[in-house]
Amino acid sequence: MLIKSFVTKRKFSDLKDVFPRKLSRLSTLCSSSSTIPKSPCPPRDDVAVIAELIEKQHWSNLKLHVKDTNPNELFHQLISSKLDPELCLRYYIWLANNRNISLSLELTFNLLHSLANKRSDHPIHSIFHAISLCDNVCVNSILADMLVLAYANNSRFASALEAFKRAGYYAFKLSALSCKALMVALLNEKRFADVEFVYKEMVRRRIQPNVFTFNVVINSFCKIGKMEKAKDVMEDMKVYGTSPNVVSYNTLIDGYCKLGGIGKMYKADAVLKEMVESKVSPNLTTFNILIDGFWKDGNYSGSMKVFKEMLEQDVKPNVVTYNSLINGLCSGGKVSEATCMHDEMVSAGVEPNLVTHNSLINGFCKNGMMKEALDMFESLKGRGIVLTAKTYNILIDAYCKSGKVEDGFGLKEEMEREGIVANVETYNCLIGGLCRNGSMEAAKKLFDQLSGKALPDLVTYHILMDGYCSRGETRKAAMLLKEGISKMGLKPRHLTYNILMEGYCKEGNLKGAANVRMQMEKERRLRMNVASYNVLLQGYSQKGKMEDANRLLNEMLEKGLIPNRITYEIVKAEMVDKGFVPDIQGHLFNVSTKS
DNA sequence: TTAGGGTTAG
Repeated sequence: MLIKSFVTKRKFSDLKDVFPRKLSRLSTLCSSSSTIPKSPCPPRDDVAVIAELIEKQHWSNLKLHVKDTNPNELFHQLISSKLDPELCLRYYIWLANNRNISLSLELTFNLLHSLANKRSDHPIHSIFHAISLCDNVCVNSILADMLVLAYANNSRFASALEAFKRAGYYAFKLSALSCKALMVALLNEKRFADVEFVYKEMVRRRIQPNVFTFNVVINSFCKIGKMEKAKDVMEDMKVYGTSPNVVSYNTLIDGYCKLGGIGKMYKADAVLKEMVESKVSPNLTTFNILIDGFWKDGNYSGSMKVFKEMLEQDVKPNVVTYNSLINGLCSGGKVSEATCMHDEMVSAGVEPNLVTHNSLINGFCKNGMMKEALDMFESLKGRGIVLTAKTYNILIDAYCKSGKVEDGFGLKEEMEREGIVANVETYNCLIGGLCRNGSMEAAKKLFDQLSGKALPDLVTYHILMDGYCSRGETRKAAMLLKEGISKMGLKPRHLTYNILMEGYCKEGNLKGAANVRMQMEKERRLRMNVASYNVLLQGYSQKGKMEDANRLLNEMLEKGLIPNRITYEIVKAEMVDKGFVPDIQGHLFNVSTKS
């Protein structure tokens, strides 16, 4: 399919059909240097001559020079001779404008791919300027669209977004396919606000979204817990005459499952009902999401109910299903049942994978069954199964948590002998072990050794800070954080400041804790969350300052924060006074308000 | 094309 056919028809509806097939194929090929079969190259000096003519814009000379050459072939040669892609673009536009020649889609894609990969100061600006020189809006739109797609598929989300914005300024119409690719790239980078921006822009620019586009937007809202907005998008779909499909519903159900708070599974279940009412059948993924959601909500019998339901509906469980069930059992301390589930999975013909084994090893470790964990570990090695750092980290952490830090180091050496690189997580486990043993000097020494492939991350800082705090050296922890921010560009989170506040509270230094709060709210513009309030409430109540604690509790409620079980345990009398009561499962309810 | 599972901080 040639660009020319789009140009003559001027029908964008055609793009919708052609782009997905053509471009997705091309974009997978675009990582290799060229998709065009090799043809004899012109002499180097000839390319140089042509390049000079383009650069100096001696178009009439150029016209004479290339009059006997096939334009597609010549263009391919220019592109593969590593000529500046912006010169190639200039030539491309000249062909389109002055000679009415449109090059093949594949060559166009190659050009845009080179442009998208070129790193210079104002590439997108200049590319759009060059594109706009051509007065055919239809061609321009296709070029802009391919550019956005090329950037997005190359994970260059910032450039893709800029190209998307510029396309808007120039009123070039983009396809839903490229917008979806852009939103996926943004989602992968956790740029949720940008996904929303692109979605709103699509509506404004009247780009007809499809079910895939909507699903990406729904996913984006679900990932940040904005469930109301996710549901609004489901409604938008209907307005556009598109019906939510099984992926839309699964995404929404998963969003509720991962939401946290009371009644989330009830809401997930409600979506399931709505899904069935809309005649969309739940599939394997739906059941897997629910099984995982229930046990993470502490409701293993809920998981089993879903499992039975899926068997009744003749949906075959896969390795993910069994892994979730095994995890649920292990986390509830039912390790022998987890082992049975493993056997059941094998007899059902589902092959356990490394996740299954890691889950079981972790289950053994967390339930004081170190021997069983090591037996399974050895049997995996004996069967020639390739282990990863994760398996080793589980065991190293178990050793460190049981005070056997030396054995942890032994295992680290073993993994390195096996050619598996110890990563930050490995070091985090070991540093944590040393801190718990009270060997702060050794912990700091190991921390200082981190460099190159295993740089300390925020977790490493948290562990070491926690170590200092629990020894009454919160000032040292604060200094460490300060250093981390300036040297490593560390981005502290709530937990970071909560560790410091807790440290000061334990030392009885409430003023120090209050200063950390100020720092948190000022420097990072982080608002106090429930965990932060819990830390301060603990500090005040331990000092017997119940009036202050009560004031803090009121402040928290005024902000609309919902106290949790920990809050209840710290300031029970005050909470009861405000009408809070826990139910049998420990969820809090406020009997004095209707909500 | 879009959705689901395991370790480390708390």
